[in-house]
Amino acid sequence: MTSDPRLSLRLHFDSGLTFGRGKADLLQGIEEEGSISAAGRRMGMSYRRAWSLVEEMNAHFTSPLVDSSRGGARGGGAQLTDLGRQVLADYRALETLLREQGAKHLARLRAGQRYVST
Amino acid sequence: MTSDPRLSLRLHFDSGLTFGRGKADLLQGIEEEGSISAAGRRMGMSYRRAWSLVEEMNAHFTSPLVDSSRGGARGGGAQLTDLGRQVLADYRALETLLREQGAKHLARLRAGQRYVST
DNA sequence: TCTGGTTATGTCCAATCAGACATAACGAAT
DNA sequence: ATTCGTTATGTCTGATTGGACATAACCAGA
Repeated sequence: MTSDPRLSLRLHFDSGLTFGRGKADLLQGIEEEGSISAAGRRMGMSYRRAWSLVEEMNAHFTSPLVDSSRGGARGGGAQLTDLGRQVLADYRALETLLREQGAKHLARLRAGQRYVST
Repeated sequence: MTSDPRLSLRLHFDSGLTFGRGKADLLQGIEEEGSISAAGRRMGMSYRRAWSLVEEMNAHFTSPLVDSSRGGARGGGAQLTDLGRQVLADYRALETLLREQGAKHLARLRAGQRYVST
């Protein structure tokens, strides 16, 4: 994946939408796999959950991020809409911004941390 | 508060610590009020919860972020340690970085969102 | 017409989390 | 000794969340 596994950025919008690594990776998986279920499998996520997240994202925008169709030879599939690609790109850009420009602060934040048993 | 109420940044560290606006505001409240309970009250948070968050933060660092004492004329109190102040400052810096440098991306992300009934 | 992989949904249970309450310990000042 | 505001914990319950299953609908192609 493109982002630092040691850090995860989650954005809470006042629309009620929470958008973090999980949804971003899911969108990216859909884009690359062409299907919600394949993207879910790749992430070790049940189809039920993947679909729920897609539904949630679609519901929070005035137009869907994911465009899906069912039936047909290959069962159906899903693709990102232009908006979906833009949302993904913007999130990735923020991730990169944080990781690169915020490196010093992140390093300091991590410096004194330890793994906790409980 | 210093940060955009419309956006909240939450960091997931692989230490297991999750650090977002809530804990940052709590630390800031403790610094300004000199007490965990006063900080909690100010945020409309029960003392139980505020104390739990402090305990969690302290446990995730090799040295505490909050230094507390009990008893005495004023009942006791709490202050941030140097590490506590540094953690708060670093988080605020990341917030600012995100808000300022990421303004364009954030604006785009918000642009198409709508409030959702359920 | 049958198949197969996918989308689309419902339901249920366990686990985790948040809030409410309750209580004890503490110690400087009076 | 009593008081008072705070720190420090325990417990309980309701709400939210996540995971596991189960099932129906869909439709190009064989």
